[in-house]
Amino acid sequence: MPKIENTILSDHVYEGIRDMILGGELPPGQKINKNELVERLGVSLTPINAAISRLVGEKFIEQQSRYGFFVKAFDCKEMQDLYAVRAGLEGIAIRLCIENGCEEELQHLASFFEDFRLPLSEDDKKRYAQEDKDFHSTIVKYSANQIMQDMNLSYAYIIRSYQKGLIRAPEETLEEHHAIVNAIKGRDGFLAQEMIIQHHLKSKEVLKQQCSSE
Amino acid sequence: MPKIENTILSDHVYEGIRDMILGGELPPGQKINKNELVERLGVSLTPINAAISRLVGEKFIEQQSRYGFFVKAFDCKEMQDLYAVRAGLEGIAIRLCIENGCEEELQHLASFFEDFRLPLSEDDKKRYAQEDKDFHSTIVKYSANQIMQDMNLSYAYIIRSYQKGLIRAPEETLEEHHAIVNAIKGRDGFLAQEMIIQHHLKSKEVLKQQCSSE
DNA sequence: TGATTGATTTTTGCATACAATATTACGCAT
DNA sequence: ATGCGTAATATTGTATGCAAAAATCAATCA
Repeated sequence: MPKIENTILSDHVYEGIRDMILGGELPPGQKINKNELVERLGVSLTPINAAISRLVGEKFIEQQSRYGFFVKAFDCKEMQDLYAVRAGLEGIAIRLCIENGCEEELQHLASFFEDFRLPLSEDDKKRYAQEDKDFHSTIVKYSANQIMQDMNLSYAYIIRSYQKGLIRAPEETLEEHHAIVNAIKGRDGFLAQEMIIQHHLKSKEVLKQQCSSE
Repeated sequence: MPKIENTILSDHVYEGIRDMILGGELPPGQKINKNELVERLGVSLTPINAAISRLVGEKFIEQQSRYGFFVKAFDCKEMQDLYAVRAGLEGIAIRLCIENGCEEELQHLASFFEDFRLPLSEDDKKRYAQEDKDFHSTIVKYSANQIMQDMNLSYAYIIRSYQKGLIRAPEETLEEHHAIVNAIKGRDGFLAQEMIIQHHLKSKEVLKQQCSSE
């Protein structure tokens, strides 16, 4: 049994900083203080710089030359772009999942949002927000598409960072989710794709309204 | 007129290495020799390490701990995944372009593949390969979606690195391209999306055949 | 009091030095 | 000649030192 242990400091630092970003400890727009990280993580600047450069490549961190590194903050336009990307990716993911007939995965997906009926209690709404996240993550996961999954990790964080709650109320989206699930149950890849695309494009529209009204 | 000049060495090194990868000078699978880069670029290891770490984040380079850095080589499965991603992204891009009515852009897109008629001469085939690249890049460009464009830079390289020529012969794809262009001319976003999705999914299928027959 | 200039401090970016690990070369024994 | 073990070498990963740029703060002047 080969003991896979990674003793590379840079990698630990990378995970550490990424978790700080994902966990909200380093909020969007925050300037990265390297010396603080030096003290806190007990390493020199070198592995920290390596980790930060990598996170720049992954678009978690933005570099402003000779000025500093900042946790990437997404504006409303970029959030709209992101929902378009989600529409495209999750749409093709669910379509391929259905067309390629991954039965177990589809049965799991078909079980989402089963026990949600309007009106939702406050507690239900919390569960619903989590179910929403899980549903969309699971679709990407079941696509068995590594490239898509890499992208998902990034934008899952972005969405969380941008808006704590949901873009639209459950009263509006539950019906859409049920429509998607029904298309999955009917093994209709084309329809499921279109439903999920419309679902995300509507959220994109809502964001657009928020942008202009600000 | 503000003179934007970037005197950061790391950035120049980053561009240098990326261009070496994009230009085929550093082919997929190639091990990166840092000392060679030190001599060649006349800088120390520090900016080279920064550039490489960033390229690791961008998935241009793969890191094998304590062993080395290698230009990412994509296998057949990953290429299939990539075509699924392209299907999803370019599909939604053209749909939104049409639905949002960006007239000038659409007129440009409608002019692609105009002067290509079968049979194609050898010279035509070269032009066709270029037109193919331009067409798909232009769609992404006109999406005005920065996130998509960032992704496009990466996968444009990947496709080039994987297979020099086209996945399928012009005899097969020209008709599909004309169908996409016609949908654009008709300002039918839904149809254009579906045409471009099918276009890429067929290429994905061809790649799948190549995988299994190897 | 408020603004501007100058000095101090901080931080970034680069180079270099060193330690740990992996690769290669070489010699020896079978 | 071939396989194995050890030494030499190369490369990675880390730490540190230093110069240049930026930010902060203080003092001066209006």
